[in-house]
Amino acid sequence: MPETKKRPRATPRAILTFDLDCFYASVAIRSRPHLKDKPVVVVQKHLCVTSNYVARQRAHGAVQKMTPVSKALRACPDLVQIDGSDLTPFRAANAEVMAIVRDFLQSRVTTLCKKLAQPPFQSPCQRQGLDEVFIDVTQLVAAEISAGGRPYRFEGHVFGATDDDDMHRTLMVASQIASELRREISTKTQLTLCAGVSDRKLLAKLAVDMHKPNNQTTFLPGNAKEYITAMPPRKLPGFGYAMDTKVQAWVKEAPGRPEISTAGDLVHRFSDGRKGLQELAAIVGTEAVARTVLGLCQGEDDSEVLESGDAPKSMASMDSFRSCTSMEDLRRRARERSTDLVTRLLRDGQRFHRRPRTLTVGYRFRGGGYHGAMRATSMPAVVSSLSSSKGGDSVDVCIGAIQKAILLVLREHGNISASSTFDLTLLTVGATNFTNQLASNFTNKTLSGNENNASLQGIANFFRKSDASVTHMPQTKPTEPSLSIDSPASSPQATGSCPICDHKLPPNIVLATRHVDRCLRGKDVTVKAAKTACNTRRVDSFFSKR
DNA sequence: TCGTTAAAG
DNA sequence: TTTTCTTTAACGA
Repeated sequence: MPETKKRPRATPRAILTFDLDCFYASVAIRSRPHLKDKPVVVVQKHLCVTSNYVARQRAHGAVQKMTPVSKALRACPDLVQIDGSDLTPFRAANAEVMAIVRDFLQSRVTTLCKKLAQPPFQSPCQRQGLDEVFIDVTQLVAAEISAGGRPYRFEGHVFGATDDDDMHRTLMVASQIASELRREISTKTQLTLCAGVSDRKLLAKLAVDMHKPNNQTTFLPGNAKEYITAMPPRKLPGFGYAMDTKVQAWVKEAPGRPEISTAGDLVHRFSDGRKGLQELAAIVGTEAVARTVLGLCQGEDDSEVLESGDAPKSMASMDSFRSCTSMEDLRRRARERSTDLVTRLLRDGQRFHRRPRTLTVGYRFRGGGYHGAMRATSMPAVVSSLSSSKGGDSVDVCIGAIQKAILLVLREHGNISASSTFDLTLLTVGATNFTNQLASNFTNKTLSGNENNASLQGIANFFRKSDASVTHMPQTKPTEPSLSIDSPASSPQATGSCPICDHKLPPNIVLATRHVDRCLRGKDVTVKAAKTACNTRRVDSFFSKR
C-alpha cells in the first residue's frame, strides 16, 4: 500500500505574516523627518513604486503602486519625489526588522524552555520580499500555553466566529505574540506594520490585508472555505497572472464552457475526482500544480514556512532602458551592472565568507517579449579572490572581468557585437551558486557575534541539502578542497550544545556536524521537518555561542 | 548543471 | 497593464 493518503495535521499550526506599511516610503521618510506630513512617493525610473498615506489621501486613489510620475504629479502637484533606485537603505531596513524578529523569538524560546525544562527549538522565518515575513510560531505558542499565564483572548481584529477549543486558544496566543512583536518592531525601528494570524500561510496572508495600516487580524479557519470560494481565484496568493490567463483562455476556447469568475467556480468544475484533476492539469501544466491550485481555491494550504536564513541565495543587478543600440553604450551599461554587482559581492563576502561560482546574464531585445533570455556561465576566476585589498586592484579587475564576460555572453548567445545591429531594452547581471571561501586569512578568525563564517555556512548548506537517501557529505566539487568541511586543520572550532538533544558538542566541527546529523536521524522526525528545523540561523546561533 | 517559467513584493 | 528591481522555487532537459 502506498502511503499517499493525506491526513490532516495532528495539531493546528500558528502562522504569522508581517507586512511593513508602505515600506519604501516609510523607510525614506524615516531618514527625512521633515517630510513626515508631506505627500511622498518613492520613484524608480518614471514610476512611483510606493507612496505614503498622505499622498494616497491627497491624490484620492490616483497614486497607487506603479503609477507614472507624470500622472501622480497631475493628481497631486506638491508631491515629494524620492529616488528609490538604490535599494541599499531598504535592504538595510529589512535586515534590521529581521534581526529584531529573530532576537525576540530567540529570547522568548530561551526563557520559556528554561522554565519548562525542555529543549530549545526554532521558529522558522521566511522573508517574502523586503517588506514581508512569515513566521511559524506553533512551538512557541505551545510553550507559552504550557507555561501558562496567558489570558485566553484575541489581540487585534478577528475574522470569523470563535470557539472554545485548542485551535482557537492557539490562535489567541499567536495573536498576542504578533501584537507584542509588532510593538517591539515599531518601537525599535519607527516603522509600522500589519500582522495576519492563522493556522496556514494562505489565510494569514489574506488576513494581513484586512485591516491596514498598523493593525492586525486573525483569520479563524472555520470560515475559510466560504470566504475563499467567493473570491476571484486571481486574488489568491499562488494563483498568478499566467495561471489566470490559462484558465480564462480555456473558458473562451470552446463554446459552452462555464465562466470561472470565482475560486468556487473552479472547484465546482474541476474537483470531480481524478477526471477533473487531469482536465485542470492539462490547463495549468502538471497534476501537482492542479492539485495545489484546487486546494488553494478551497482555502487549503499545507505549505511550510521555510527558513530564509540571512544570506540570499542569489544576487542580481538589473537595468531597463528604452533603447541601447551601440557597443559603446552597451559597454558602459555592462560596466555599471558589473560595478554594482561586485560592490555587493564584496560586502556579501565579508559577511558570509562565500563567493559565487556562476554568473547569469539576462537581456531583452526591443519587442522581445516580457522575459527575454537568460544565460549562465562560470564566474570569472578572479572573483573567487575578490577583496578590497588596499594596495591591489582586485575590485577593478573583477569589475572588468565581469564586464567582459557579459559582453562575451551577449556576443555568443545574443549575436551582439560591433558588426551587428541590435536594440536592447534590458540588461541583468546576477551571481548564484555561492560556495564557501575558506582562505588562510580567515582560518584564524574567532567565532563571535553575528559574524557568520564559511564553515557554518557549509554546515547550514549541508543540512539544507541533506536527504534520507544521501549518506553524508555535501555535494561540493572534489576539486575544491578549500571548501570541504572535513579538513580539521583549517576548520574553525565549534563550541556549544546540540540544538536537538542539548548535549555538549565536540569542538571539532566535523564531529559536531556528525553528532547533530545522527541526532536528527535518531529522532523520529521527517526529512522535511529536519530540513526546516536545521537551518542556517539555528545552526549559526548554536555554533557561534561565544 | 543550465535554462525557463512563474510568482511575489 | 508588463511597467521597476529584485529573489526564490519548481521543473524540464
